[in-house]
Amino acid sequence: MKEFINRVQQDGKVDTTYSKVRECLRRDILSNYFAPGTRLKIAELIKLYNVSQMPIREALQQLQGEGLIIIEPHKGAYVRELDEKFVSNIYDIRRIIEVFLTLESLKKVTDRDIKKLFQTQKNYEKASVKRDVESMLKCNSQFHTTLYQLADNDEALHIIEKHSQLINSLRLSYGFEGNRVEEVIVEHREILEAISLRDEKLLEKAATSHCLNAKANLLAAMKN
Amino acid sequence: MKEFINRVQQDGKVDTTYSKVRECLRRDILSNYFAPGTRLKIAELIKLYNVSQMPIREALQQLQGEGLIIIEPHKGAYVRELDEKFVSNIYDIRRIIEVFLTLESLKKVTDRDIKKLFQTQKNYEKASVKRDVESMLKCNSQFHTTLYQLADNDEALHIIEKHSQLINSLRLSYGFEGNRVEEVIVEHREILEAISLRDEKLLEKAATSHCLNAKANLLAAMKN
DNA sequence: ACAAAACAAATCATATACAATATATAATTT
DNA sequence: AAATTATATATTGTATATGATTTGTTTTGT
Repeated sequence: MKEFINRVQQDGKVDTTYSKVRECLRRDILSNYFAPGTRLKIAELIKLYNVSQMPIREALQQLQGEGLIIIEPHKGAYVRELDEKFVSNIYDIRRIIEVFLTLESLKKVTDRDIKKLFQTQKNYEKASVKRDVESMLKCNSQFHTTLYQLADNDEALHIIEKHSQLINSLRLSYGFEGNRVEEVIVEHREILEAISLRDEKLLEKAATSHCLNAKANLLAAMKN
Repeated sequence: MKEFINRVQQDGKVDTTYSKVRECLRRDILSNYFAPGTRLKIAELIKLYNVSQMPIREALQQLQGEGLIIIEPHKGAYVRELDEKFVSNIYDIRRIIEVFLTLESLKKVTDRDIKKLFQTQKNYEKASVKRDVESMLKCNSQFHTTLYQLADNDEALHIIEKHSQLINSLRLSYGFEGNRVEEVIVEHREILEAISLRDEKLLEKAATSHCLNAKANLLAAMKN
């Protein structure tokens, strides 16, 4: 299992033990190896990941900050319920923040930015033809991040990104329902068009329904 | 300084050392004892709070989760900048979430809830006459919490409450500008009226301007 | 049957040693 | 002189061992 830990974050910046443990735990929780409700006992995790107490405790604190686990003083940590209510709540928050960020970004977007968005969209469509889910998620993130960074609100971006990790992991587990992949292409094009036209009302509509559709699709996928 | 730690959270549920350290650090940061940008060295904190490494590291992780400090691997933790940009960003997020929660709560609110809101509002007005700032902040929190809990979105509520701690601490430092206290009374009454009338459009307007005014007032207070 | 005491399990905390990393400064090379 | 390379030091990060505290359960006494 130590090998597994060392394989984590190969592409990445961080290298501390607690960050590796955090990534492992996140993966193991979202892959349902640690099902919701499971107690995460420190002694167990020490054996499982072959590390000492401290990095585990720090990783647990970080995951609590992300809302993935709950720590009760003197009782311990357990995996939080990732039920439909939770997903629904998260998507509702995302929607209002994403619509806000999208509209804010419209105030600052340049033609050059729009060009970049079109390019990212092209890459997404290429990946979708190949059904390369991981690449699609990446392009999708890039599309939205490019847009949202223009809004110049790091705190909002941070919330979105924190939730994105969760959502993406759930997507990898549950996949997409119906022909969501094609729908996303259409919806992104609608957003791009509204931005190109600098039409605020149209953009709000497009961004809102994009978020609502994403929510409905994941919830449907979770039901099956 | 150990005495100081033990005095913290006297009224409270938690009792772990790391939670005390967390509260101390939060207080010391928001009181500007640790100014923005200050490096928080573990060795220093060990001496200062007279505790060992582990509770300090856990407290730091928690505060990073709250966004109050930033931890860079192998470099250390430092106090984040609580400048006007940050406050502005936070208030923008709060506004859209609070408006959302307010409108959601309207769907579920009962006459009994409305009665309770009126009572809380009365208490706020009493406290405002006495200029009891701490009590006012408490009533204000209760007013909004009562309302938001109806919206049935724990995750959104969590974000609001996390930010409220920050905002309240800043309020205690900077106080209120002008006759904000009286303005809040009027704005709350407007919100209450819109709820009583179950007028969604009116409520959205009232909630929005309440948030915008709160933001403008704190920013003004920070400038002086 | 029920309260009190004993026990077990887990978290929480301390102390210490050591490893890994960052940073600043000095020495060396080009 | 500039760039690279060594060196020294401070700090973070990790491991290990041990004890304290809390919580939950079981046993015991009446």
